[in-house]
Amino acid sequence: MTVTLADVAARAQVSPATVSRVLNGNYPVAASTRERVLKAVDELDYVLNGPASALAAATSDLVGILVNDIADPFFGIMASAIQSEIGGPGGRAGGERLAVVCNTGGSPERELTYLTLLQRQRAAAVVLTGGAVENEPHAEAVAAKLRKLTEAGTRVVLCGRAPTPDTRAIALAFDNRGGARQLTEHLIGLGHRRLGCIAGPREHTTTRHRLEGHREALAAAGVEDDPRRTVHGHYDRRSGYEAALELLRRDPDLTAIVAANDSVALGACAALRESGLRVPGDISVAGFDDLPFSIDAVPSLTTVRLPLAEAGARAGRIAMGREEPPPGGIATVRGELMVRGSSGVPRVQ
Amino acid sequence: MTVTLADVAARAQVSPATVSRVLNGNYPVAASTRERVLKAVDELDYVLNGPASALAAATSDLVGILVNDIADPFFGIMASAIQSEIGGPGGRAGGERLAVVCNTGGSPERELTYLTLLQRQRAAAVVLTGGAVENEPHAEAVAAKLRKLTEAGTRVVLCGRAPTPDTRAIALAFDNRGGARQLTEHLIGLGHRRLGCIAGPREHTTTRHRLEGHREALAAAGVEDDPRRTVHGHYDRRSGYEAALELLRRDPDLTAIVAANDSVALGACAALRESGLRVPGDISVAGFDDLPFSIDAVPSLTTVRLPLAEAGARAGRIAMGREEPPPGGIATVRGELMVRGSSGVPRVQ
DNA sequence: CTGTTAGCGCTTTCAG
DNA sequence: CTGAAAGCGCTAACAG
Repeated sequence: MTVTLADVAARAQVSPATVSRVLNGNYPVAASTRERVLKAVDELDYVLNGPASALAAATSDLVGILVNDIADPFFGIMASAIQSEIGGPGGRAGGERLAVVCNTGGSPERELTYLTLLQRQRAAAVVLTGGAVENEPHAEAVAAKLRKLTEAGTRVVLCGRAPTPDTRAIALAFDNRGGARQLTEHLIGLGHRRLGCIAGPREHTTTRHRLEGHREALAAAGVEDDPRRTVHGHYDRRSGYEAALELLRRDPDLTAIVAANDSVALGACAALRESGLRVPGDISVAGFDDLPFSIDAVPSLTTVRLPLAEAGARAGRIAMGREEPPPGGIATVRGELMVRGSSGVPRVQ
Repeated sequence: MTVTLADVAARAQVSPATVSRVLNGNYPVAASTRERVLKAVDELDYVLNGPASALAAATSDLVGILVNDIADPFFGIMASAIQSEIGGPGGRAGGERLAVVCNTGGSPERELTYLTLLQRQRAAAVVLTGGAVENEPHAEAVAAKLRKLTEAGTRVVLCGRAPTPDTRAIALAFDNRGGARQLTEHLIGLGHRRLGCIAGPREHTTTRHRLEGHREALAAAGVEDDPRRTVHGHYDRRSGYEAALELLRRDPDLTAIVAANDSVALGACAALRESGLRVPGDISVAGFDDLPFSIDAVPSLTTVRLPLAEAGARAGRIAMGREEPPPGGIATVRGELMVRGSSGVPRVQ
């Protein structure tokens, strides 16, 4: 019923091996033969059987991309960039590789499950994006799995995630600490001394690094770091909205808020506005990431731009072996402070 | 080197067939035997070979999701919802299915390429999201490919895309025409008579339907439809920015602009603001889709909410055969007019 | 440059 | 409920 490579071979009057060679283009074949084969392929409307060739070749054309949440542009932008680099020549069977996007929802269990599934598929490479949960048993389990994957020949790249020790994984880590520090320094430079902080979820590398940067800046400027001015939440708008209200309840005299990311910052802005406060007149707000919508916010958001697309593209190239990994297997990707309308000098108390 | 099912069988002292049955859980196996097998699997740290089982079973655990641009939340939200429904019980080998996300960039050629690649992988199902390019040769080529896929046992579902004739594909189509009509009616009801329209790319089903809805509303109200008040662009912020400027150049007395989608609307708002116009004081603006950031825009965006997540989830369930397809294989998903701050009565001329 | 020959690792009748 | 055996469709040496 379904046409196989043998059918093509019969029609082109060559051996199956020759057809395979033509299709994979990784072996010299006479032009005339190639043409005959291609013609037969076309006439028979033949489509290679992926699983069969993956089995025989012991490797597939699949590349796994692990993300927390593909609906979040932070991950969507990276996934898109990775995808754009995994196609092209160099691979098997025409060089087209498929991206398997796995939504972990930030759960280490699901992360592990997906890694196993990708291992099962004999994925050519796996890219893990975004921060990781800092939880010993799970972190070790993930590291062990990554080790297994690399041993099996799957290239593993971390994009925007802190390096995993004892793993051959290449890491492109965002400088979350440095970015957060710059951001808070900017606010302190403006004159702010009562800064609220809406941090991300606990036990998360990104959260911890951004928080550390924030605190470094406070400490360096001799500004008191009242723990009551920090609230933890998720990386979404709603968390920002609620956390801003909570922060205001705890200290109505806050003059600035740094948020876990841009979505959180926008949620916070909404809460502040509804509380009758003007941004930045009454209170400054800053985000992180510089997602596309942040520049269109009113006022436009002061934030730290992370080169998501560039990092994703690079991760994709490294995953495909088309770019040299950074020395030591680890590169730090810096963010850039974007000072915009949502931050200003504090109101006079 | 790599442990196979035969190794597990040897260690558990059963036949390979039994191990396979335990792993796939689709056949009765004595509890004690199952336990022994599972123990061996665990001890050997065995991972099934996906390609091998796909080859033998003639079907894989992959589900293709075609999107224009995964970095755009419009697609990210649908992809995420589809993904969340394709896992769970019912499938082979533990029921975990992987989502292969394919970024077509709106190109029919890439769409076709990806469909072939998915066919090659023997994908269990394919979901095509978003509008399609209306271009005869390509439309027919895609339809032919979809027919091939369904014939080969791949379930094909269209999510947010107009039905393809002569195809067994199930379609969940957004009522773009009706939504656009409602939106324009809302503006006309407010008193607007000089409406600009920033439409999406030409030769695109979504663009055409939204434009038709807009024109129906104009015609029904007896408002002149000056072709110079319509500009085509892409579905992104930048297009909105530039198109708004162009529209203003052509007719500075416009009192409202309906945009192709929310991103375009936000870009338009930015352009208007920079031109010294206030929204909605001087000019009203409306979007389409109601993406998460639209409610946080200032002013918040009047738009048509499309139930992206719900539609995606349903498409995912139908793709997995876990939900009955709609009667006739086609369902229309309606949008809901969300009247917010960006639309108001026109200024007195 | 091309053909022959073995498998790749799993599923699935068909017996028992 | 379990085992034996026959492929699934392709690739990769190895010869020629």
